[in-house]
Amino acid sequence: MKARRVNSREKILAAAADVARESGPGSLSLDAVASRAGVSKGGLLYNFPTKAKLMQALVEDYLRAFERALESARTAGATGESPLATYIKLSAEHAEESKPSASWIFSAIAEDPDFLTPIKSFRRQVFERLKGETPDLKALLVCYLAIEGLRSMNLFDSDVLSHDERRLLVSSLLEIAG
Amino acid sequence: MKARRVNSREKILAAAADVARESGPGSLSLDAVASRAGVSKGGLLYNFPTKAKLMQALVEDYLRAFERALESARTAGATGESPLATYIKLSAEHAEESKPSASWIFSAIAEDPDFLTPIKSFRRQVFERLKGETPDLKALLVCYLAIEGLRSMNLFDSDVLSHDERRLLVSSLLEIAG
DNA sequence: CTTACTGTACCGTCTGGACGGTCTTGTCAA
DNA sequence: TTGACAAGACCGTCCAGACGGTACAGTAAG
Repeated sequence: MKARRVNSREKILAAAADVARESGPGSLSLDAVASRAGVSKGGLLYNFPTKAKLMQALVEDYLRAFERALESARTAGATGESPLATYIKLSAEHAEESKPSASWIFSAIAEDPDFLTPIKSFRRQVFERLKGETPDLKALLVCYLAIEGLRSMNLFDSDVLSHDERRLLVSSLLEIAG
Repeated sequence: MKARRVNSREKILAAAADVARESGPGSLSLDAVASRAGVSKGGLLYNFPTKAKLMQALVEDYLRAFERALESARTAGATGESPLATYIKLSAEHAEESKPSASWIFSAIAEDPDFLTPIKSFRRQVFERLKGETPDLKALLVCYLAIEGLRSMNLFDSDVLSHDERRLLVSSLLEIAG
């Protein structure tokens, strides 16, 4: 049955993210993922023939999800809103879910630093696009980097900023973005 | 001889950072560090009885170095300069050395996520201090986060921003910081 | 005699991965 | 409707290798 396969795949991916977040990125072993996903190691290896493929799928899913969210936010957003503002809002929302949703990235980098390349190229792409759509380069730089900082804090599960401070930051950025 | 011990210690620490940067954070094994440092594995374990101790030393040295640099920049800086501006300049300089100087952090996190706690607490401390010294909270938030973003890009060896864009960013931040 | 190592041999553990086997499901002729 | 059977989805076991760490004998310097 097809539904079962898809289900397994997603369950495994989610399980991998969970394990990385909860047990630390160094503990992201196939065994751990398999047992967490309620799947045998063999079953895992059936879906992802190699650990690298698992990581790759994690990266690709992550990027695709963000891309889709960005696209839908762009079309659904208020018409007067600048693309930069949309980007800020979306990223802030995403960071608001207090889960460090992507700590598996650390595992991926540890496994093989090359997993960064698709991420980097995606980011560059997004940035270049924003650059073409934003008249004020200075505002773009400040906002983009600040968002990147927010993302980083979320990734490292940092608690430097309070909830209120985060909200103040976002509203300041939106002000700068115009 | 004391000098010998200190030398070994520093050589090992530097070697660890190099290995992490060049071979990827996942390849930071004791064997690799020892051979890179020109030291036997036994000698390494003499200086750092455990891998965790090595990591801890890496973290502590890193934090201490930044703290010292910040302190000296504060006293040496132009008298009219705000502490936030000093922080921005120092961090930007630090990020300008295009080496991702701290990719060993990934190894440390993979080894044990608790290595983040001293870093987080250090950052919070710095931030709190800046908060007490900066009248404009909004400006502080934006600048601090943007610097954090810059740090993150450096850490991930990202090439999204060009050299000129980085400089423009920093000058914009200094403008915001007043 | 102590300090600060070097060098080697070794152990237990864990990991990714290969493999062969097993259960389930869909297909299709009779 | 049924029974044979191929394909797909998954399990459990096993293994080579790498890793962190230990133990210990040796040595060069002071």
